[in-house]
Amino acid sequence: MSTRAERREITERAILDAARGLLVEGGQEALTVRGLARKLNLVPSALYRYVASREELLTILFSHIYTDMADFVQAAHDAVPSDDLRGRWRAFATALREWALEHPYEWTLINGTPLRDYHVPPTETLTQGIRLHLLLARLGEDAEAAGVHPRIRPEGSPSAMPGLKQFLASQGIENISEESVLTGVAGWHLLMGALYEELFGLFGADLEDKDVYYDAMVSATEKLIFG
Amino acid sequence: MSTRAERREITERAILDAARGLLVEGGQEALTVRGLARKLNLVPSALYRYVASREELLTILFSHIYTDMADFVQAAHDAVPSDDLRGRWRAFATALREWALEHPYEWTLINGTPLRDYHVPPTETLTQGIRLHLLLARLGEDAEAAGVHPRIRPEGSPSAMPGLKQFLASQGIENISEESVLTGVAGWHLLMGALYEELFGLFGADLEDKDVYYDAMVSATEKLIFG
DNA sequence: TGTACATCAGTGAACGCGCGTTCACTGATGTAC
DNA sequence: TGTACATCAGTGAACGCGCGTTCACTGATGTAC
Repeated sequence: MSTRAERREITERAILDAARGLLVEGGQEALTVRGLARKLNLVPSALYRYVASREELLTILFSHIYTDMADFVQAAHDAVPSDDLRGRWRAFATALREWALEHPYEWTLINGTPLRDYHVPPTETLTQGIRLHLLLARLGEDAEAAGVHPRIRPEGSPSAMPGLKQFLASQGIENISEESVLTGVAGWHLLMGALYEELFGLFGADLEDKDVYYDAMVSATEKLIFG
Repeated sequence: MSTRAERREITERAILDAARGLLVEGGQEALTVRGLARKLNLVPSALYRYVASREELLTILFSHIYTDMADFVQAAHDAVPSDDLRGRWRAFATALREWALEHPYEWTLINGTPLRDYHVPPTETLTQGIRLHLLLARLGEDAEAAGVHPRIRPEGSPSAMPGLKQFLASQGIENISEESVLTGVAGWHLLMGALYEELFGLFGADLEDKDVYYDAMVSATEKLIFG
């Protein structure tokens, strides 16, 4: 590997790190081409040697952040023996919050208000963004196999949501009932709702012991899922 | 009432309407002083006769939006006979989504990523923002009085969260257990999580029949709360 | 191995844009006597 | 009721700012023969 290629890789790395630095220090509004250049002691136009536009920069950043989050949560989940279903769920839920609190701006970029005139492209970014959902779906498969029976069902007929089943099948997840999917999703929404409150909410700031509070929310999801 | 005062009131109203129009058409980034002036066929500086700064403008807007949302949801809730506890909850949950879908940008302004360098002041805005929480707390009181017993409890001792109880008491809500509060809040988070997904999320766009989906989520909250 | 040429990273100036806010002003509406 | 003055809504120009992106350029690094 020649010097030139090495240096290019180093710079690319540095750009990414600097971008995350901007995000951590100033939130998503700080994510500007010029700010990034300032941070790197470069002239703004220099960045266009590495990135075609601000949009492309954001795409790269999104992809990395999704990957980081999914890696972290998945590692916590995978550390639990696979027959301990409640433990897997609890590890998942706990890690989700841990990551969010350690990376509030990254979390916000991914989960908050979509950026105007920017849409996450449905490529690798999406495959990363979806990893945790698939993890949950697999947990759901295991739960059903172990005899956990979900109690949430859609109003209409069986298979009121064919698109959902089809999508899961396309991802290799076939042994799960619609009811289990909905139950898992309900748990996911409960956790996410709690995190939105903690990070954005009116109450997030004061009032209560947040660890105990979240713990109660995790218990709620357990009741919901495992009865 | 003299002509001058009348016209001032009309203009104030027009400013608010125009601001909401900007929001609806272009999202929160469109909420600029100059854009507002353009919409009103005024020169930007003219607005400073009515509003001290962009910040004040936002505060007024927040207050109105919170009020609108709370009015709408509360009306739906209050239309149900007060002894029909499940019906009250269901009406609340349904109206919450209805309002969100009819006013996605308003909903986003209130519930999405907090605006940089703007914090909602803890005045009337907060009293409006909190109305729905208090409504739920009262529903919780009624539920307990009717013998619905919540099954979620915080890990530690009784009253692991004294600040919460104290706050509710300051709002005139005293006959509710911590467990009931947490149960209600869990339901709230589940609904909000589902709405965040629908409005911001990766899946929001396609995949499924969203009405059926949300209905299943409401059922989940009912299971959680009423057993 | 040495030379001629091509590639590439980074510079510096400039573009057009929209933003929030200020200021001195004009002309119409309201008020006091 | 008529006049003199004060209040007020809206104007128009200007301020300083930061943004994303382009372009012609320099000088160092790499490549072909």
